[in-house]
Amino acid sequence: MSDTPLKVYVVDDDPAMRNSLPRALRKRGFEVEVFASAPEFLAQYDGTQTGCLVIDLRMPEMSGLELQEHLGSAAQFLPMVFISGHGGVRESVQAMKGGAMDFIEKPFRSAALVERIEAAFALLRERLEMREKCAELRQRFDRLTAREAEIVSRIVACPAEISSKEIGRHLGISPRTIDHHRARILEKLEIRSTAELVGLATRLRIDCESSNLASGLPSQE
Amino acid sequence: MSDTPLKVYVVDDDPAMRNSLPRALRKRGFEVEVFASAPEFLAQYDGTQTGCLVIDLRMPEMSGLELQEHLGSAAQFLPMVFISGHGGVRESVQAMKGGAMDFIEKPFRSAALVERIEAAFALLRERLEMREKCAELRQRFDRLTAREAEIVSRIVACPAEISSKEIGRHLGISPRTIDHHRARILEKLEIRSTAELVGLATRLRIDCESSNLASGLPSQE
DNA sequence: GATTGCGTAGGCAATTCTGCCTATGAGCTT
DNA sequence: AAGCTCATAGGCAGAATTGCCTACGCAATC
Repeated sequence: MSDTPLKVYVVDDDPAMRNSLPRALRKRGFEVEVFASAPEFLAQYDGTQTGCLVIDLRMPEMSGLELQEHLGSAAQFLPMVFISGHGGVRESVQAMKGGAMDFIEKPFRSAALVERIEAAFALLRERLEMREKCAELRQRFDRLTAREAEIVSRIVACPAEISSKEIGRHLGISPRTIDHHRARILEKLEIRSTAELVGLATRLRIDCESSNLASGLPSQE
Repeated sequence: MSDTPLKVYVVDDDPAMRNSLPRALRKRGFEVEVFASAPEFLAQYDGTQTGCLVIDLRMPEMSGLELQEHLGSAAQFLPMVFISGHGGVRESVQAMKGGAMDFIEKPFRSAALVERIEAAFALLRERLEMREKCAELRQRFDRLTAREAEIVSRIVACPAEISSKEIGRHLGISPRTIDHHRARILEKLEIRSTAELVGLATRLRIDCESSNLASGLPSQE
């Protein structure tokens, strides 16, 4: 939801950074939470929070890269900006390949960091919108019964043969029953035509296969 | 086409690299072309070649990063593996953000480079397939006349109201004429139902907006 | 000047879709 | 046992789609 304020999570083992960074970021209007280590962050992370992670590369217990790996696809909604004291090219490339937003070296101007965080938030907002859009679609599809979903699958997989007669033959039941299911499907999905159904399902499949939300779809069968 | 062998383009100002790299890569079965500078590569680049660029970061006339920038979206079909002697984190991050496949530091094992090149080819193949798929779809849509495309747009934009009567009213012409156009549209696109049309157009729009091929589509209007 | 392609439009008949009714049996919950 | 959802299936009437025909005017092309 866009009414949840976007937070900056600062994870750094260096007390000086934990002191100065939040100060600068709060002055810029960000809401900030601070953690002294990656495990400390993970301890309070319930998988639903979103926001920008500003994270030190090297830390004793768990490095920034390890945290990134640990978060996996959830990191989509936790864009990371790495901060490195002595990190090398190898680490920075790994971080970027792992989907980091950016990777900046100490020392840095706080304005530069702010820029990166704002870019991260822009991306995050996009992803959250996409996720919500998918969730809404999914919700509607979830109201369908198994049989209805089966018919949707069939229609989407093979939109060239969508007369009730053909579908009925395919499923071995009366075309009249297909008509009945069709009506329920359109009603539940709040649409008005089979064409719209195909459009909706196509978008749902494409959008969701690119996010980590792909599951329980009317399957390709 | 996948029958075009995938080439490795080595761009490096260092004669030693221009000597050793191709040797190693050819031994691994790659087809290799060598260039001593970015401009030299660009001189023979006609915008259609695809392949993996193995490129030095620092070069006198034009740096690897400048080449990357210069290629712009065409770089999609020229995945780049950077090689850096003295490059720092800043450059590597810029390269990665610019869409580079990878960024490795000298010295490196040739096996490591080969791995990266193979990953690049895998990605490239995917992108080429996508491009081709889009091109095929586009070709079919291009056969439509202006009026036909207008009707397609209308149907795709508003699949809830697709009866010929409604479209006719919207365009201010007879529903009968819409029927006629519809028939031509289905025929030209080699499909059999309006539902299939919506699916096709939806996929086309989504697929192509993510590539640089988006243009001349049945527009959103 | 004839041909071709395009947009326009109508007729007619077969098929299909849609909406509104009823109805039965299976399976589950209360 | 009663009530619920779901899948099944039919009737019927109005609306829409589809395929196949003809036709005219306009513009470009040969």
